[in-house]
Amino acid sequence: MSKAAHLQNVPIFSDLSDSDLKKISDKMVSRFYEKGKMILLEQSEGETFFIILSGVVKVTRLSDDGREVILAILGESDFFGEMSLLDGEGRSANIVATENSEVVTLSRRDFLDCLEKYPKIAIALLEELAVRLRKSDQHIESLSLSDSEQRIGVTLIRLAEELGTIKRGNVLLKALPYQQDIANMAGTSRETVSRTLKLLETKDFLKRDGRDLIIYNFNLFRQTFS
Amino acid sequence: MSKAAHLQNVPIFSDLSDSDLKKISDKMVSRFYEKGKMILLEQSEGETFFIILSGVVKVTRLSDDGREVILAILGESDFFGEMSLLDGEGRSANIVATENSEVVTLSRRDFLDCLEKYPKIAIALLEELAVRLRKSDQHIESLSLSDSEQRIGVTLIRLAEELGTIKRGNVLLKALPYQQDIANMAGTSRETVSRTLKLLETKDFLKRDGRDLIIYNFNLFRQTFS
DNA sequence: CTATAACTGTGATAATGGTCACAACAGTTT
DNA sequence: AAACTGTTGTGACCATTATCACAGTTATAG
Repeated sequence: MSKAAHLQNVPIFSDLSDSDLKKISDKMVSRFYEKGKMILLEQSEGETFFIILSGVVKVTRLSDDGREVILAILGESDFFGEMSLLDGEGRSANIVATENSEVVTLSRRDFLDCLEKYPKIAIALLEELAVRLRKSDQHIESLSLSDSEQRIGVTLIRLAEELGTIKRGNVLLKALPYQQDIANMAGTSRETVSRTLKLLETKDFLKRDGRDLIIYNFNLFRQTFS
Repeated sequence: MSKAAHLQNVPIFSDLSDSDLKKISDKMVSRFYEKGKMILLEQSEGETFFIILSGVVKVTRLSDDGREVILAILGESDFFGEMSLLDGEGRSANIVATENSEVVTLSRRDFLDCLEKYPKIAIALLEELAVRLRKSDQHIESLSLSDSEQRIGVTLIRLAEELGTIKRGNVLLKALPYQQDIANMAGTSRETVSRTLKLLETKDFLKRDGRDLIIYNFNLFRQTFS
């Protein structure tokens, strides 16, 4: 599929005409990252805006002693790299490909030009940042108030919404992230994730099958854990 | 002081000419909230943008069982209410005046008009949301990785940056929030805040004097706790 | 196909920090 | 100044969950 065809699905470009979209996509450069490769490094200078065409990446921060916090998981048609471009600070997080990933990039100049030339993009971007702030707020609430079972439940909901496919009220997550990554999203330990997934399975909230996971009755699951 | 004079200090308006600023400020309405009063209620529909002229407010979320998480403390020349206006969702948090507070408001229509009419405001708002996202990310990291002493230290840093005054490398916080509020910011209990403040005082990081608090050598303090 | 690495399951242990209970203290009201 | 209300200090207890240790299992590579 062409770059421009993919870009139609990206929320911040959805208001544009095909010809405008074409103009922008001509300025973009494609890149490919293998699973496990670092795409952006914390502290480095930010000069590029990224859009994911396919694959999955994680947004992380690392503590001095090497422990990792996963702030978000991003997939197809999500974007990243905008924060440094907007406020001029260094990168605030690392981006790592957790699956083989295709992205397209836009330079700082082209990105900022877009914002000026197409006010709709700026407005759409404001909307998207507002959505992300809401998600962050929920994340903070969850970390502050909930026990580990709840937090892992909320984490599964986040993963389901980002990566899952719905089928008759159930959600299928293919290639669930490793338990260590789930733990780093939920602010708990890998062992606790192992025990809790088992517990949720015995409570019939979900079923595991190799690397895949099915959440039964996702609406109920949501109500229960958030 | 006039409304327009205050607005010069608000980051998102700082690029405007005096005459444009005047036009906007003419559309604003002043309001006053007493200490303890609720300004915005979670879930309600969001139709107003607020700018703080004086006072202090807290941004909170409440769990079902009534426990409170404080997401941020906002003071003079900060603003709030923009998220619902941008993404059309309901209010995502409560706003409560923790000191007597004067605000000015802008209606949904006037706010969105501003964004279209003055692209610089939209860009400046993008910058500010990027800054807030960074802060949220740090908050999430802190909650995920740190013990209660660290989290309380980070919370004091946030308070100092928002509300404190610097004097020869020390920071003075007048009218420190109640321990319960600090606990709700730090994701810990009121008792732990009490014990930890005492501990930090014996370690000579800070000194308390009634409702006031001095953090010695703020740069060192920052390094130690974040 | 075997070896090796990476991931997951599970018990035992210990510690951080939440909760409860209540005393001390401060600030207000009558 | 006494009574009341809101805030802070502190001890005791114990639950949640991190950590350690290691076995079992699955993926990857040679």
